[in-house]
Amino acid sequence: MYRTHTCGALRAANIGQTVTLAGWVQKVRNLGAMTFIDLRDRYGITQIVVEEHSAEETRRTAAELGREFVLQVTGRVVERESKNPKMPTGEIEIAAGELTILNRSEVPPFTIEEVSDGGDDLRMKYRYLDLRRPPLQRNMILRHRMAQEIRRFLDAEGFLEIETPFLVGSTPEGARDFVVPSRMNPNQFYALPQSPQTLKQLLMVAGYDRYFQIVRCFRDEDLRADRQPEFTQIDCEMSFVEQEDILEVFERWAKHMFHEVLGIDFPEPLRRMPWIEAMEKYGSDKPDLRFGMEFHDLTARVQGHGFSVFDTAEYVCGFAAEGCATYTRRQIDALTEFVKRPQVGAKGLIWIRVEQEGVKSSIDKFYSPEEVRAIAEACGAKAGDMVFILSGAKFKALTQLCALRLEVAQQLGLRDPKKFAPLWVVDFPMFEWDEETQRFYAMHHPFTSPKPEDIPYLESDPARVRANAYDFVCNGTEIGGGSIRIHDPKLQALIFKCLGFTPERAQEQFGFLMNAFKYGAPPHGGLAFGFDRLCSLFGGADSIRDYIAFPKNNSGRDVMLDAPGCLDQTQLDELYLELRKPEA
RNA sequence: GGUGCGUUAGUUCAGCCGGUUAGAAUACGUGCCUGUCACGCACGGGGUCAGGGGUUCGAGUCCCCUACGCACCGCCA
Repeated sequence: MYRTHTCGALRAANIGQTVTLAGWVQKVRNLGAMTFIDLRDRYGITQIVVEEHSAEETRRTAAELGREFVLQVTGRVVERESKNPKMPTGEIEIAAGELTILNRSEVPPFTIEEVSDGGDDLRMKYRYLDLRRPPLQRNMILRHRMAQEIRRFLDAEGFLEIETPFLVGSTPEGARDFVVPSRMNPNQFYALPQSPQTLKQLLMVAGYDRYFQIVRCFRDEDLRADRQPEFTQIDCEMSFVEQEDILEVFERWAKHMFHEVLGIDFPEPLRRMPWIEAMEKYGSDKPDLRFGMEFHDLTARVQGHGFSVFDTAEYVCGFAAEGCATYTRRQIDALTEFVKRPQVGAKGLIWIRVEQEGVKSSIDKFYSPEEVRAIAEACGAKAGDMVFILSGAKFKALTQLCALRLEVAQQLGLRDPKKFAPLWVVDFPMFEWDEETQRFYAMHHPFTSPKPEDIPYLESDPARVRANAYDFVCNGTEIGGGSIRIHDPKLQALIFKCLGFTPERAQEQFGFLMNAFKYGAPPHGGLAFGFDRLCSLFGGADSIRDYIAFPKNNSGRDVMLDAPGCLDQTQLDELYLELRKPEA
């Protein structure tokens, strides 16, 4: 037997027992006559002590130890002479009887401790060593626990976990596909699914009216801290439901997760915010509601006073930053620079400092003090606040103001990772206009049903058609989203037409789905949650990489496996592939 | 596809206005040390300053190119 206990198990109650532990040597402290060894496994750290009167063999082994050696120790649990209240096992130690080196280790390239000295890149290359560190192990354990809770809840609700294939056909709509050449079908390719969207709809046609899957999805797009080329979705679909039924089940699910995993309760129904309200009040379809600073439409109020920037703008909006009247000129300048950065793209920033004695602003030339005060009050400002105002094309100005709101909140420390503000964003627009290609795209996907009352405008005024689509948002992050799908082939054909699909192209790409719908498709809908993002949200981190055992770096590389890599000529020949030099 | 920042010891970093032998901390090695837990003390080894080109009497330092990393924009139905 390699061990009787783990390295996190022993307490004062075990004093006197003879035990065997096995783990990794985190640290050796050799004081001359005595040596302390910190032995670590994923359950904790237990201190081993080798003393002058220990067997010579034992002392010799202790002298040989290095970091990350795999060590087995048999000895008696004894009370520590000087206890360490910082450690759960700090009241005891193991008086080493026998030490066995189970395996040696080279000196690791970074310290494998709570806080490592290694940089991101290096830790990624030696991911198996980084994963030994307690913070990563806690993340993996959190992820496991959450996966179990998801299954437990959905199983109790009657959902069936059904797997769908990873080798599917390519659909050029949406994100770029990862493709896989087929050896048995020369010059043909599979694609890895961006999501099991159409497959789960087929499961609805097949009568599996409550389906879920914790499933890997693949998108060949550029990466971010919260975006990986392969990521995991909690994919769900239900039949014979309306939007309200889906929101009800998954609101209970979300509350279940918060309760079980974090011990946080949300007794009230979650807020439902129409998309247009989210845009107008927060400048985003994923508003961060951990703090206020709502936007206000100032267009009518500020125009007609001879300030051409406002007079020529489609939209003027602002918000009150609480307690920011103390901001110095320098801080305001820095925020002005912030909104003028190309990523934000504003031309300038208008500010109003609101104090008990009066108001001061960058537009004092154009407005009387009373008018300035009225503008500030229209933004909900009180004495001590600072109002920030942007103008321009409506949604551009709102989006830019959103960036500023988040920046100010960041500076004020309002983006507290321990605080959670979940909500549903509903009533998304059906279509999104794309300037580049001069056509409408489905904001969600082409199987999303329009709101019945908006169907008359599908052809006359597509921009005003709203969808039965909804997102689950928390702390400024989209955690999940879904929709009621179209189950009527005629309506589906009409939507394809609105999206500029010819009937032939629709048939070619989604014929399998359209055909299936001819055989009695039930009304259905569903949603999918980003599991990695949910884990990082619950864990209080910005990056999902820390919650994925083996993530890819910014360029989509696995630096540990050194993938992707080249194929040899035999493999290429079997696949009928020829390589071409990349463009210079 | 684009923007910004970065690349110096095993690791994390400093290195000023271009100047003579490139430093610190930590890790590593050796020795000493009976209660450490960021152990302590002493000594020691350790560098293609990412790669290439240029400017200069002289480049870690300035310029250009390339590679790589991170963050972001585009993109992600």
